[in-house]
Amino acid sequence: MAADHSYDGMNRSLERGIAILRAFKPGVADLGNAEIAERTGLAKATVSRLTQTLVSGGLLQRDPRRRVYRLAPAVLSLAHAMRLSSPMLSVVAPLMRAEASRRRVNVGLAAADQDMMVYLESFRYHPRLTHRTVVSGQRIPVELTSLGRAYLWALEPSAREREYAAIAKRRPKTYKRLIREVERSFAELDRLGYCAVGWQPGVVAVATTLPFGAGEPHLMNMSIGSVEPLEEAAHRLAPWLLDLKRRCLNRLEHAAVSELS
Amino acid sequence: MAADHSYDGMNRSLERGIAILRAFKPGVADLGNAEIAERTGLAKATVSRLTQTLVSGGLLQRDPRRRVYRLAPAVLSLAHAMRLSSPMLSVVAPLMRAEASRRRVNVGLAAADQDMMVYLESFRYHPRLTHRTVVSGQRIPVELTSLGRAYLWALEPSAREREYAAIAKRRPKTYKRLIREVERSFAELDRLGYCAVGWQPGVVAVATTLPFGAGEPHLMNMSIGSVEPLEEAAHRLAPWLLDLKRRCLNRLEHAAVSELS
DNA sequence: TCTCATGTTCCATCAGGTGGAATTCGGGTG
DNA sequence: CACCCGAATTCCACCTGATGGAACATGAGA
Repeated sequence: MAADHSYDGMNRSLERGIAILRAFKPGVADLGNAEIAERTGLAKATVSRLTQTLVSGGLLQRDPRRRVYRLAPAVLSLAHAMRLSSPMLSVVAPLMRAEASRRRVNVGLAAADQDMMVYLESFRYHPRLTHRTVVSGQRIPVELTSLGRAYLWALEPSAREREYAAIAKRRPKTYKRLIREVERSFAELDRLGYCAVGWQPGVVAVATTLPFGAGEPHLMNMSIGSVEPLEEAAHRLAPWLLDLKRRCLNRLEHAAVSELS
Repeated sequence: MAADHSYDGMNRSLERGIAILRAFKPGVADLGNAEIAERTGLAKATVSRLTQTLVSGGLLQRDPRRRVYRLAPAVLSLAHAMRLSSPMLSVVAPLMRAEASRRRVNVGLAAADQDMMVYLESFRYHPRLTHRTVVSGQRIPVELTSLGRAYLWALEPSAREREYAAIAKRRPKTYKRLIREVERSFAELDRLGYCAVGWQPGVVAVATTLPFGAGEPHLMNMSIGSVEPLEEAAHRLAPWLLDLKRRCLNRLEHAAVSELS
């Protein structure tokens, strides 16, 4: 999908293999070769060979009875390796958890993947159980959420333009209105260092950036189920979020320094 | 790595791309092109091109300053999609969690990936915090653990031989003794439906199979930190495990039936 | 048994992947 | 600031091996 670059330095087979993996998402769990071919626009024969390779590489497994493929345990291993490897996660997660429990709110950390935001970690506050991390890996739209807007805000202009183009393509109808809202969030971020959005009824979220290192920007949010007006809830959450952000950046600084041993 | 099949129906570039992804594991978080080339045995130029493709596909991200790649958020999304898609997980996990809390033990669900076992889910009992799921995706050796032995036991002879060969290659020294131990576990599984292993000091684990559907076998275990002798602890855990297994299979049966609507 | 839908294998074609060598890039050093 | 060194990228000629249409297998359902 997307603009086909005449020819960059990209490896075609691998690109296609990745496209096949990405065809699996929550809701589309099991896919046969035919459906994969349809969704990716690849030739049947090609899909057949690539899925074989993905199976032998352990990223897909097939259910021969139902003639479908699904994602294999190896993707869990990769995710596990990633979480352990991320200094961001290992340093910040404990602070997030403590804050979620102390303030009785949800606290999330996210980064961008293509034109979606992905939760790297999310501690949900739940009055009964202690908060558990369930939604790591969950994808949410960039243009509708506080996390996504903070992300767009953090981007340099050229990259931001690319994102806008993706949004325009995805939502031609509401595009103009969305951008206007997005830029109102930018103003908030400029002025106050956070933005507040209530994209799901009864849920208020505030988000900010967690700028560290050279890579992709990370975003942090805090959210709460609430009946009070957005403004009010946001004003309550924002100081907590900004304080948490400050402490996280401190810790990251320390961790980076002590790593130079 | 491993035996290079002269030429099966495998796509070489994709195979190599997967090999690169697999080079990232807990402990080896950041890899430069050079190190990837070394670890995978690929040519520098090839690695350079494939990593570019993986980055553009969102599976890797690069830290330009440190000149290294690491796994990208998209792998979390894939893992997330996988967990949601697995009927096994969604049906069985609640039962596992309840059991972990009720019996005050660790309860795990695993499947095989290549020659390792991968935890699909694991509820650790912890007296303080409620049990959380942390280790999903963690890899443990097949030959030393109760889960792994139950897996080997569930395999058909030809596949089991392949696993034996892999073990022999990995541990030429202790191979013979290991196989003897493994087959003692088989005897337990034949007689009692479970096997008990204490592969880490002070930890006793019992495991059994969770045969459902046509795909790869799933394994379930229960473990506990304990100072009592293995036999004794195992006798305490086994009835709980087998009862849990029975209830899980029931639920799976129901779920499968009601899916035919 | 026939039929239809889906997956796999074949094969001629040639796009495009490959790896050694040359080049560029960056960061550390005197 | 010029220099150097290791790493990454780009170039390029070679030719492997990926590709997709068509033929062939494989099951499931009628």
